[in-house]
Amino acid sequence: MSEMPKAYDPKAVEGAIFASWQEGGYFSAQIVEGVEPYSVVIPPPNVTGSLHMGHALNNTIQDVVIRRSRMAGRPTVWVVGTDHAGIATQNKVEQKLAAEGFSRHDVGREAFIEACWDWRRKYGGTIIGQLKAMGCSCDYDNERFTMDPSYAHAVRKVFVDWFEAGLIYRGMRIINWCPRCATALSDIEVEHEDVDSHLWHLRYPLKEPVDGIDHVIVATTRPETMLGDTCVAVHPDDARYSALVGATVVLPLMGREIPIVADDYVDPAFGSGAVKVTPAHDPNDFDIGERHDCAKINIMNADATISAEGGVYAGLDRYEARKRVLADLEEIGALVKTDEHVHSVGHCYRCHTVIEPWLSDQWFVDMKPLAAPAIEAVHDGRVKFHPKRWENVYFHWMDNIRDWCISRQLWWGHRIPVFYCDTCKLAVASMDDLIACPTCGAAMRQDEDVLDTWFSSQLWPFATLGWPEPTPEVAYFYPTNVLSTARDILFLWVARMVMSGMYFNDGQIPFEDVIIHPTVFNAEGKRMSKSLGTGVDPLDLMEHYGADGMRFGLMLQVTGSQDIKFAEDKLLSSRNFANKIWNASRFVLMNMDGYEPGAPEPQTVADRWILSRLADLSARVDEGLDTYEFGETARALYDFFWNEYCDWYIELAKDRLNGGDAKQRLAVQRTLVFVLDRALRLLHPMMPFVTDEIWKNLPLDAAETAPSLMIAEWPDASALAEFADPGAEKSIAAVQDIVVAIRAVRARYGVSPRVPLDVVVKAPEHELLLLEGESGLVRSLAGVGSLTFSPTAEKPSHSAVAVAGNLEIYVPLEGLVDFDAERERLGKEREKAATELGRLDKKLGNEGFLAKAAPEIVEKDRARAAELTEGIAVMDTQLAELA
RNA sequence: GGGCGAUUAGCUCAGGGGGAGAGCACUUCCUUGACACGGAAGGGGUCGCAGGUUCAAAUCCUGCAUCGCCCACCA
Repeated sequence: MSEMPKAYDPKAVEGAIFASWQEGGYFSAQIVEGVEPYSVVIPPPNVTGSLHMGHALNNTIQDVVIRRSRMAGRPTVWVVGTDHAGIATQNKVEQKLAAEGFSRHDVGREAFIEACWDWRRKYGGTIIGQLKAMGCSCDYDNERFTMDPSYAHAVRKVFVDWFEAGLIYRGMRIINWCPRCATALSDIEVEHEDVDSHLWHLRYPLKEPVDGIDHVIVATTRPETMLGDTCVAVHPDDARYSALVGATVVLPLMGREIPIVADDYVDPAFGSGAVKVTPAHDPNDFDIGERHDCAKINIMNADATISAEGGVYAGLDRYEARKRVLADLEEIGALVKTDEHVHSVGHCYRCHTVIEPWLSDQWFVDMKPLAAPAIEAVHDGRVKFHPKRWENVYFHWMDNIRDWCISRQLWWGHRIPVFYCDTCKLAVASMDDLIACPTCGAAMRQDEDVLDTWFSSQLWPFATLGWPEPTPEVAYFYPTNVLSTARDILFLWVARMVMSGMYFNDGQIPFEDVIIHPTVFNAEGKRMSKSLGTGVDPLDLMEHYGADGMRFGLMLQVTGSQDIKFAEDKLLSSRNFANKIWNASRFVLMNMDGYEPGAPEPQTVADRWILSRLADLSARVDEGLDTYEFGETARALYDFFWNEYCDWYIELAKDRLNGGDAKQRLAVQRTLVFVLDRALRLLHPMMPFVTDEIWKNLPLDAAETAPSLMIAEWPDASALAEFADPGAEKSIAAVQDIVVAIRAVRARYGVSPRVPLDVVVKAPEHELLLLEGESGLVRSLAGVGSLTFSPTAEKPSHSAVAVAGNLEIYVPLEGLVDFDAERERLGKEREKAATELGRLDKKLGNEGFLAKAAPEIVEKDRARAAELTEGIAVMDTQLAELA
């Protein structure tokens, strides 16, 4: 193993390592009865998708919890697969057809669906391949797709069950219509944006004047809809209009006679206090129309052109119609005022076309009965959100939940399993395709529409495990443990999984912990966008920093409350960290001559110190991963490995490795190997490639080893806790203080590390024993020739001086010392200490503090004050000598 | 209209009642047999503003300002 290259090259090892995991079959989970399983379902990426930063972050999080659980010995499965993504995929395939000069209607439904399957066969594997490049340890042998036959069976079963339970119904409602996608959308598939527009005030004449009033002014943001107005509404208590209620208005341009009605919905303070009502084109107007039995005239076609109901405007696009209507109203003097007005306009979440509220016959799910138990499950803590505050967002939505429009006028998707008999008007949902009407025997036809993609996605945690068949996988792995996702699909997906999961699994929740991870923005804090070119491609990042570098760099940026303004420098640090791990390991492996595997037998304070620090790390990693604090955990790993293991322990170990004492050499080798081994295990979930590549070369005891680090045992923090050693930590802290102080003297006077220094340390009697025991460490780390400890040491002439706590450190430097500079520096240091001491003295002289503060705080402050007092005395002595 | 989050070193961010931290950037020195993707030593912050609670506030509370996000039938 002396052949390790000087630098870690991710590209040279990642492919082979991944292949070894695959060959080992480590990705699949075995059911072990009596052992608690662990399962996660991946949020299925769209088949049309490719990996973006959100995926990179989310899938790293999932891989971390999955790998850790697998190492901890739990039968662990990470279910992977893709979503057929109805609208998104259909759009892609339509674009492809359009490039060839066809529409989907030209090729027909069957051929179009086949083209979608072709697309899926061709591109569906892209993102799966990218997950592999990241090192994600999914169960690739059992990849799922939301259009698999077994999955389709589950979708159909859900529809039929809910239909038969009366939870799915058909209704003529105002829905959100995307004229470009030519389909209905649910309310949460609409993205609202404020746009600068106008509020147009229109004069509607009365058929006959009432009390001398011959018109009413209405205000609207969508004047073209006036073509479909069927009444005008005013507030019942609005004195301005009370005489007009019941009167008749003649609709301008159309000549239709419509009534003035009184309705509570109207806000008298807004606009003119009179509302034009277009029941077929606005959900509020729809309700008003229902209450007053007004006609619902649909003036718009599916492509957002004006329909035949729109008279002379028929055939015009909606925006062209708006211009023409306004022009014509102006011409007849009916446009009385135009105000600037900002209002919110809905856009399609797939193509960003402006949504048209449109009267249409669609399928809906009655959500209230499904929501109740799902709300309860979060209230009683069966489902927990991380961070917890997302519960409130969930509750707010669930408490105000509205029925879900699930039918889509698309071809790519799960076709609605409802069959109609045109003869006897039977409409029935069925698990089997119905050819003949069970009532009258006439031919039946199936509903043309497909289901909302999210209707099938909501079944992901159990349909992927084989539901509705009573499979061993459902019994064993459901409920899953963790669901990690971006916040933007909290309603679209997460809430619905809780509802359907509980409904179809005897009230059992689909997952216990929901991680809402931060959103990744670009460095400017803007949403990453492929079309705007403001995104960063994870594949490029892996190219530059390696998969481990990208993963760890992302983990460093995860915090509980903040979104991520993507900081690429963290990936650079992480790549460097991988290299650091590589080289530290290289050093250990190059120093294995004479090594015999075995448990660590700490011989020195340094050994006890690093083992104690390892125990602390292990506990903190467990704690951090248990609470999904990935950033903190990554930092703990980084600091331990780099600062403690590399910068100090390896340096402390070198003398004993190179000395002639075989016993000492073996002891230090064992500690080096043991700590490296445990650290690699703890690092593995975040940096799977570099850790496994190194680990397979560690000379471990047979009982400790495994075919791959991926399936090696997770460190047991409670066992490691036996190494906790506060005494050793204190000793090494003292060593570090002295070493740093001496190095600072070197740096100050430009003394090369190769020039040995003679150092005298004046220390209190009671600390001499401890310090002398570690003098070897100080000598080698600070490049000291002779090191003398004494309680009564005199400062040698021509010495630089340093203070570490209550220790005076003299470094004789003939001819080098700038006494003026020394005096100035010491003076500053003294001033700093005096300021702090002043603050402490004030505190310690405060009766309230002494009476009310926790005793250990008072004690700590007293100790600190004593330390500072000693230190200041030391500095005063030195300053006197320098004078 | 309602709600949530943020404001700490030049930049990106941790921390969360009792000694201001990291990474990157910056300064100086060091190519010593793990690593220059490195080592050593440094400089740099009245923790957004104003009140309050407390023996003690960067940390808790209130208000304000700025930025960002979500929800809402905002003619």
